[in-house]
Amino acid sequence: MNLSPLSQDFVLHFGEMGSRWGINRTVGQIYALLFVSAKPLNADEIANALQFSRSNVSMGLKELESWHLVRLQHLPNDRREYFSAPDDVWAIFRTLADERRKREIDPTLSMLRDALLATPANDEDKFAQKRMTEMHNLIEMATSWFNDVHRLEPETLKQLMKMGTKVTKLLEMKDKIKVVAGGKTSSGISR
Amino acid sequence: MNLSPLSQDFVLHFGEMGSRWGINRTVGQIYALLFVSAKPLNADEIANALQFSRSNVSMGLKELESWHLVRLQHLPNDRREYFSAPDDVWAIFRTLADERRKREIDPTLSMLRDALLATPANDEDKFAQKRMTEMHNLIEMATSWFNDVHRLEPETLKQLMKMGTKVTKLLEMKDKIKVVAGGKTSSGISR
DNA sequence: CTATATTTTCAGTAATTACTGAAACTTCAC
DNA sequence: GTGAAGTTTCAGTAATTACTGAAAATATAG
Repeated sequence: MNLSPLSQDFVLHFGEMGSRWGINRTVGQIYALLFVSAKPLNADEIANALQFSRSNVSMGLKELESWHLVRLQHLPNDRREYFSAPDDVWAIFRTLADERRKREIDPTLSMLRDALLATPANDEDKFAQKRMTEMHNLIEMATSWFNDVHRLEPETLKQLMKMGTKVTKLLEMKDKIKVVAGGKTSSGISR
Repeated sequence: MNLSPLSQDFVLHFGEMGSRWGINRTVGQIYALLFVSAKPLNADEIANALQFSRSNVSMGLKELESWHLVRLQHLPNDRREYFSAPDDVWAIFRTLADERRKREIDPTLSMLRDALLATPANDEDKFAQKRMTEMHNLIEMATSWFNDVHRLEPETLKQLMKMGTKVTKLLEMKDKIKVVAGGKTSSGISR
C-alpha cells in the first residue's frame, strides 16, 4: 500500500506533532494512518504503508491500545488482527483528555495533597505550601469541572461551546430569572 | 542553597511530569523551583539548588522565557538577572494553554485547512477528507470557545466552573425564561 | 577604554529514547 | 499432537536529545 499525497501529509504532520506531545513520531503516524483509513488495517499493512519494521508497529499499536485510542477487531476468515481508530471525534477527544488526566494530573494532585499535609519546616516551606495550595485548588476545580462536562452528551456540549461567553449572560441573570413554563416559579439556579 | 524535602519532592515531580509533556526534565525542575520560591532567583542560585551546570540553566531559562512562563527582573545594586514565576495561577494556566495552542493546534489547523482544499484523487482521499473535516470542525469549535473563555475574568470563570453541569439546566430553560428585573421582558438568550 | 562580572553559545560527549531483526511465543487449522 | 501464520519480546544498535565545560560575547563599573 502506498499513501496518497493527501494522507501522506496528514500522517507526517501527526508524526511531528506527536513528538511535541509526549508521544513518539511512530505512534503519531500510526494513529493518523488509522484515523484517515476507511477500513481497518492489519499490522503488516501499517508497516508497509509507513515503512517501519513490523516490530515497531507492534510496539506502537500496544502504546495506542494503552491510550484506548485504537480498536482491535477480527475480520471473517482472517486470523490477523485489524486495527481502527474510533470514528467519533468527540469520543476521541474525551478519551485523550481522560487518559492525560490519569497520567499527568492525578499523580500531580496526589503529590500536592501529600505536600500539603506535611508540616512546614520554616518560612520557605510555608511559602512553598501556599503556592502549592493555589495550584492544588486550581487543578482540583478544573478536573471536577472536567468530570462534570465529561458526562454531557456531545450535542449539549457542542451547544454550550457554541454559546461561548454568552453563557455568562445567563450567569449575570441567574438571580433575576423566573421559569415561566408550567406555573411553578424558581428563584434562580442553586449550586 | 539546598532545598527542603518539601520543595525537593515538588521539583522532582515536576521534572518527571515535564518529560511526559514535550518539556524536558531540567526545564520542568527550574520552573517548579521558581514557582515555590518566595524570592526571585538568579541563574547561579538555580544551578546550585538543582545541581546542574550553569549553561544548562541558561538554556532552560531561555526555553521558559519562550513560553512566557518566567519573568526576568533586576535587583538594585546587582548586575545579575533574577527570575521568578508569575504568581497568579490562573494566568499561568492561560499562558500555558495559549502557548500550546500556538505551537500544537494552530499548525494542525492550518495543515487541515490545506488538506481540505485539495481535490481528492480517489475514494480513499474522499474518505480521508471526510475524517479531516470532522477533526477540523471539532478543533475549530474548541479553539474559538477557548478564545471566548480566555477573555473572561478569573472570577467569572471560576464561578462557571463551579457550576459545572448545572449550566445545562440554564440551557434547558433558556427558551422558558423571563427576566423579571427592570420591567423589560426578554424571551430567552439568543445565540 | 580596561578590567571584571555575567550570560550565551557551541562543539563534544553523555544519556535517553527509538528502532530493528532474530528468536520466542501464541494461536489455530488440520 | 504438528506446522504454518501471526504477534510479541528483547538485546543490540541507531538516532535523538540533553548536558557540560570552555570559549566567546555582552554588559557595566570605574
